[in-house]
Amino acid sequence: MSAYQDSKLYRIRHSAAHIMAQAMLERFPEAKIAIGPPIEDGFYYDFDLPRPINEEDLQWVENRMKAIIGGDHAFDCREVSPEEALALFKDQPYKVELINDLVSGRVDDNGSPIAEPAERITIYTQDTFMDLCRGPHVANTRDINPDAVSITFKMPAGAYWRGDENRQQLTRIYGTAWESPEELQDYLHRLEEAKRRDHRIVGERLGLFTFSSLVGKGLPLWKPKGTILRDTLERWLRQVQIDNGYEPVVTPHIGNLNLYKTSGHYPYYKDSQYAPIVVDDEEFLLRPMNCPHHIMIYKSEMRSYRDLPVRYAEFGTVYRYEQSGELHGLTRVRGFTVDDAHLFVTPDQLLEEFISAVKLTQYVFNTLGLTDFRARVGIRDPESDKYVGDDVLWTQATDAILQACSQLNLPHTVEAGEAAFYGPKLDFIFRDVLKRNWQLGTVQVDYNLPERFELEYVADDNTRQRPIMIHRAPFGSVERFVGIIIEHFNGMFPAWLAPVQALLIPITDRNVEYAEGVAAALKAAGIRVEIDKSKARMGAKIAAGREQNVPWMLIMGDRDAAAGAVSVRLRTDEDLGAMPLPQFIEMASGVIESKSLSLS
RNA sequence: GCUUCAGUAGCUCAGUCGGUAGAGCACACCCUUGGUAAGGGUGAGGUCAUGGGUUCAAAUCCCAUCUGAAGCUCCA
Repeated sequence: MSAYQDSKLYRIRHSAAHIMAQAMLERFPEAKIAIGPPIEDGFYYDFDLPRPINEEDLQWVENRMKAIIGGDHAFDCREVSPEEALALFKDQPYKVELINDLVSGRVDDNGSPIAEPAERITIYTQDTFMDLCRGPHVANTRDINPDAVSITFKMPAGAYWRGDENRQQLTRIYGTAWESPEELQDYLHRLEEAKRRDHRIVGERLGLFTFSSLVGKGLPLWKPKGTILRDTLERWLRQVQIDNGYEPVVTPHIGNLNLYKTSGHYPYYKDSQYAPIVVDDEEFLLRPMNCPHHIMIYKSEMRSYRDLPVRYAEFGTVYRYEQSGELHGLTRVRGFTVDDAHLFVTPDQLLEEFISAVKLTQYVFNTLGLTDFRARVGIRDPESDKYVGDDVLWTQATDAILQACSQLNLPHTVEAGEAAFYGPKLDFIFRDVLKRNWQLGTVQVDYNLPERFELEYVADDNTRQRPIMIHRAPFGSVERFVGIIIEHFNGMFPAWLAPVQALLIPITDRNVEYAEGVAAALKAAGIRVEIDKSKARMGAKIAAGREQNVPWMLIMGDRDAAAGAVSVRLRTDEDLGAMPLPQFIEMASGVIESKSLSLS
């Protein structure tokens, strides 16, 4: 990031933001300007506008920006006293607020918190536009290529002043700027490619899942092919967990409200839960999480230290009433399945169990070739009151996680305010095609729920001791995980996950009977097959198979039938030619069983 | 939840100034039986998201609701 901040591109974008603000003030003289920083692939500026902006305005502003750039204006920097700054910006209330905060040392000029109180305020001016700004900028507008700047590629959007939903909502206009028009075109092209890779688009094309407004928003419906995908993942992880000493359990999707009052989930998260169901004077909640149910299984027996660690695993479906604006395809839904497990451990076991839970998560990612993630340790925000439990326990839990990261040599960031309400956690964050962040795997340490539920085990000295809980989910949620891997693989799943593994293409009707025999043999070997019996030509059938990303296409005509062979064409368009059926079965079975990422 | 934009066939979309709806893909049937990226024809399929309003007349204009998209906020 610091390399980016020192780059010419960063200065170009920062300057383009100022130029956009100048053009906007010409279009909307009554507009109030907020802030406008460079961001990863461009820049934005927030405005308080007298009316909604439309496409015509945007086009006008973009054209005007190009004209300003062509006007050969220098970016002049000067320092003024706070009093002078307040006078200069007296008509810009957002700037006034920023200046006051700068002087008191609360924020920098992007509104981000910093420490140092400012005694001098830096101001940059180009042409007729003056902005509160620390820089840096390009020396002159001519350092920007007007044909490498665009603000019409993306619709404007709302954004709260200072990121606070209780304050004024501003209009954020995004722009992108590059050093050359070719780079801009390349970026726009990559953006289009990314949109085609979106799991909502690919999921529709491959027939994986759908939504129905009659069922309800944020409630995915899994079609047969999508179900094969998620079910294959679940069966795999279930077995891996059993191999690692986990015990499957099954618990109901609702629970008595008192359960969640004890756990503390209610009323902390009252607003993000479905309202209680009232039956016979009892209230039940659609469960927002699985932990309390597993805890009651733990509590159903007297536990000895000899029984620990206890590891309960369940693919548990939970329901959360997410705000409608947050819903997004499979990655943010209102009903989803957590590949959940809760470990009840002694203090001596905590570190080792935490580490092996992280390793299991890493094993899941490695098997699928998922490497593009970052690890985040989420700790408590000391300012907030949304956490339960006392400080000593929080410190212990946080230390345990940091120690585990260090033993695992796991690069990570530590971020305040990202903890669960009951404890700190280690999360694995992935990005989708449009670079939005999504948390998948998570491993959490929890001293608090054992306290609230008064969990115990009998130690070797016959005293009652309190276990520590580890919450962990390698996928995080099956829905979100599938969404991310759809984009990761662009729908071209490894053969073991592909809903249809082999598409059988008889060349003529004469060959259908042979294809049915081949299909039976493949099914017997555990391979998922489909026969294309349509009247289409072979070329069209191949095109359809490519569209569906089927790993292996087996073409069979008279020659193959006579030889007991299949002609193998890979999804990658590689033609392996004719091979005896048993040879294909051996090859395919090997690829599937090894969960290989290649097809031969 | 908020701001802005959008909703036409299963899917992707066209539909000019308000004058009662079109294409491609998919689907059904017919012809074609073809050896590695899409053969031809015919047909079926739509209360133009829903409900109100304006108008002689609404897919088109207005209002509300629902759903979706981008972003913000949030995310146990």
